[in-house]
Amino acid sequence: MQGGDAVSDRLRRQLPVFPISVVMKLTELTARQIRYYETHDLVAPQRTEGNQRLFSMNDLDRLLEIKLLLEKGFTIKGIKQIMLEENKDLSKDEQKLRESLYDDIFKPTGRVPLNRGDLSRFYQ
DNA sequence: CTTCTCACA
DNA sequence: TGTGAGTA
Repeated sequence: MQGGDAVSDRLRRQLPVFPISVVMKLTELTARQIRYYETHDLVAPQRTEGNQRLFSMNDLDRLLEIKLLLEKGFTIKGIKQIMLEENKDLSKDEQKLRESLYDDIFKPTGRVPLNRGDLSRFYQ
């Protein structure tokens, strides 16, 4: 095995390995929801030769985050923006800023999620 | 299992 | 935002 370093970990997490049935169980999402998110460009699983979806660990994490954010009251569009911004390379200062910003948004909502309207002001 | 559409909460 | 049903 030549694995074990950070590089091969990243590569491993991109390997398309999970069929939709497995993803359904791991995420508690329906197949329809998963496809729905795909049509809205929130995830982009690979396909087998038979055109069946194969999800990577990264896809799985993404779906779990989508699920979380939707529960927090974000819209599909908002989540799309958030994930685009997450992909940007952030300076460490920006990361800290973002972290505290997210804390402000999420920590008080452990019990009471923000309303759709509250967040759509920021993420239309 | 895939695609797409319509109609409806 | 998400579904059920019907289609091919």
